[in-house]
Amino acid sequence: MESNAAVRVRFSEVIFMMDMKSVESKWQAKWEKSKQNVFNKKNIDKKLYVLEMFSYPSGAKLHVGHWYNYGPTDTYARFKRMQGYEVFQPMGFDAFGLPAENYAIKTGIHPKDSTEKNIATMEQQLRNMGAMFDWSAEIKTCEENYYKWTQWLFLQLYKKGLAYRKESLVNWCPSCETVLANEQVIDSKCERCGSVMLRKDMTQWFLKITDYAEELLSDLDKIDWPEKTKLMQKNWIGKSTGCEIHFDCETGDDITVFTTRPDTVFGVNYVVLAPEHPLVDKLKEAHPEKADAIDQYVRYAAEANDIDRLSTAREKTGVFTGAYATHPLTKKKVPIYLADYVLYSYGTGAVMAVAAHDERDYAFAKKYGIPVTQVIQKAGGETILPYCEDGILVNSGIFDGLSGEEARDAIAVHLTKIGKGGKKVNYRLRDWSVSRQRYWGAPIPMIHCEKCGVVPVPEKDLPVKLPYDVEFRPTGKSPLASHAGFMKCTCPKCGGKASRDPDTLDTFVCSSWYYLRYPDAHNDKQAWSPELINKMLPVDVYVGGSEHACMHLLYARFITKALRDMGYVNFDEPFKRLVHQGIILGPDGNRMSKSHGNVVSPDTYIEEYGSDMFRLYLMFGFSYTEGGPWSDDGIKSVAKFADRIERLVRKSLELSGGHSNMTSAEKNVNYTKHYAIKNITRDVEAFSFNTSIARLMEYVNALQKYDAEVAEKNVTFYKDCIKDLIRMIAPFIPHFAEELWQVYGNKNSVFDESYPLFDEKALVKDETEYAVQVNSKIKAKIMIPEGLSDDDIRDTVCAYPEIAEAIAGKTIRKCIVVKGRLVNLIVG
RNA sequence: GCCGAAGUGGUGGAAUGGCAGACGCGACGGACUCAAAAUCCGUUGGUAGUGAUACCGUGUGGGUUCAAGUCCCACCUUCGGCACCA
Repeated sequence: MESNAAVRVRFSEVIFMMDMKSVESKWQAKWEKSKQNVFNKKNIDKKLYVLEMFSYPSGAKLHVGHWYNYGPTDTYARFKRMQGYEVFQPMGFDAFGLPAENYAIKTGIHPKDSTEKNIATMEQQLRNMGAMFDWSAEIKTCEENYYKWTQWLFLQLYKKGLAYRKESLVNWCPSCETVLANEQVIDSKCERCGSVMLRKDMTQWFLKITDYAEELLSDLDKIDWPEKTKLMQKNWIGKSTGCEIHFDCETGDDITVFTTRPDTVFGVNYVVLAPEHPLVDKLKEAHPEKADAIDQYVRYAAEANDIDRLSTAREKTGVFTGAYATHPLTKKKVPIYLADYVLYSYGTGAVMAVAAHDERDYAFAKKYGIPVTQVIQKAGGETILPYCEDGILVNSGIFDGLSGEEARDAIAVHLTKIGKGGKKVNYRLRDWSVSRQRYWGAPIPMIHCEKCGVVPVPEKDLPVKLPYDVEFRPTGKSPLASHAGFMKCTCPKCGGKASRDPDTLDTFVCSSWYYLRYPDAHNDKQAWSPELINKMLPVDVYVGGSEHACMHLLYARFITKALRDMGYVNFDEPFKRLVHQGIILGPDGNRMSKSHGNVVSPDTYIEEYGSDMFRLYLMFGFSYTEGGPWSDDGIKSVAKFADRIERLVRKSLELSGGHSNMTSAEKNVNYTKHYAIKNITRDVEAFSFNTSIARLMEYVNALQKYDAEVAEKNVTFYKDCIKDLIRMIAPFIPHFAEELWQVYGNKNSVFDESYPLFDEKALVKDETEYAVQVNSKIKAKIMIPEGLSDDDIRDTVCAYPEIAEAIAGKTIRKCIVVKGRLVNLIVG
């Protein structure tokens, strides 16, 4: 940032009476000592669980993103505290994971050492932020007393049948040398390092999130989350309602296909199997003359990487197997093809192809010279093939003439009757793959015994400790596999020789339940006390980035529901309300990154202005949920604002005197105050910090004007106003306000004060300015006394010279009065 | 390709269908000062006019309404998500 030097010179000219640095550290120490941010279980009936997504302990210091997440949310939490809630706002570290291990591979520094060091630095920075974090409940997921319970969670899932092992094609990142879950693959690339993913056949642990697909979808209606996020989850779950249809294969096997368009079933021209489909081998046996071609195609499909394979622009390829299937309704023979545009992992891995009414099937049929049979006609128009919309059925036997919707139902019913299929729901969501071939994670608490097979580690033997002395340089195998001391164990069932599972759990497993641990973070008998947790949860407000919409936020919902079904918790959803902060971009409008060279560090600003001013600017300069490009134009202005408050406060202290009646000057200040309180109360609740601060500024402006203009100040009134001002700014600039609160002679903490309440009566004015329109055009602004009827208001404005002139000689056809705002006279 | 969100002064951003541009930044003018900084007081959407004022203005084009930044339709641009899901 080349402007820094200039900025420094310019800004150092702002004179602070208050030395923010020492004021901040003073209050941080006092708050820590008085334990005022430690949750008091006695007040559990007034609890408010405010949670920010915990952070990954990276080597870099806190960045603007952390600040933007934690600073404003702390303001929300402090505000709620002043409203009388017992706020629980914990903080911790998502400490396992790939970056620490990759860093270790590069530098040789052990992940445990670098992680601990990073945590120490970040903890200090987080403390310096001056947020109300309850450090007594801190969690680090890499510590034994935490991952012991992560392993316990895995065992419970296993007992319940929600954790299982299977061989399957998985996403393999060649650079990170591990498997990733579908959610962690973005555009066929690794979420972390950007490498193009490969597909690999491996035996892996999976969590059965698909068992909860329907509930994860339907319960979205119950939670107060951004609609955008709910929609993303909805699409990710991808429910589609259709039909399963059985085709008899000439080998005597059944080919089941899934379709959302059973109304097109009479138009089936061929059947397609995914190249990985288990029936392929049998078809080869039945048609040895095609075996070579089939093998060649299967190999071709297997070698294509995901980017190529998933590209819609790619030309359709496939191979005829030589075999035929029998259409369940027409009894005609249709050819069976293999083609990789059919995915083995979705539905049944087989598709009925209707060339006339599906773009992909149409393109494939044209290429391979397969006939096209039209069975849907566009209602009242010419049908151009492929026609993929709904229409009227033709060439469909007894179903001719039905609409798409009628036909889908009728054909499904018919298929059920003749035993050839029926209605079926499919989800796009896949089970969550959780095995990672990496070192820095929670070991999977499973044992492989030659005699007994897979055996869970008994709960009493937890945790399965992660050894320190491990060669973590990648070999394509799990690093733990080559640690003899770790791997060697005895089978808990038969006592024979056995070995441990060498893989570790996806770190998203660790973060899928951490919010449950915070309230009972030191419990060494159980993961949590159900009695306590059922009172503390769900989290009332959860704040974090939207990039977790289909990962962490979905996993956490799943785990909560699974735990509920096992009886460990009694609520359905972990996060009642969710708020996403926006993203602060670099000054150039791009995402901040080292490669863009546009990273803005909070440190320079905090050094100059203190953490209060930095947080105040983050709240004032951006719309919270939008974010935007960084610019430091406004940071000076918020510092100036605070400076003005301080001068006002100190000056008012010097006043002495009594009080007199409220004149219009006092009434005006009072109005501005109550207007501010009313709006701040509403806006902070909505995380609309910028408008809240605007109201504070208006109030300060009003006080300053009062101070400057009124010679005989109503001192009692004025000092009360100043005291309220300090209370009002407290959640926004906590150290600063606490200091002023003491300067004003108070002994208690300002955060033990109540946030001022507004009085509707103070907001009632004697008269209000109305915009008066004639035929919807503004002609005048007129002060109208309170309490007039609509008719009186009309008469009042009509008597006004400007209005009288504008309506002279015309008749009033209509008069619209919007109370407190506007009058519209329609004349003609 | 599909789904979603957004587009407002020089600028960050405000506006339960009811006075567009709150509150700031910047700019301009003034007070204070030997001078500057800081501070304080004004002005500040555009065009025309000395002026009161008039007209035009929320991406573009239509529409609904007494009244549209806000609702509806079409389009353009940007961003986010999904992407051969049958």
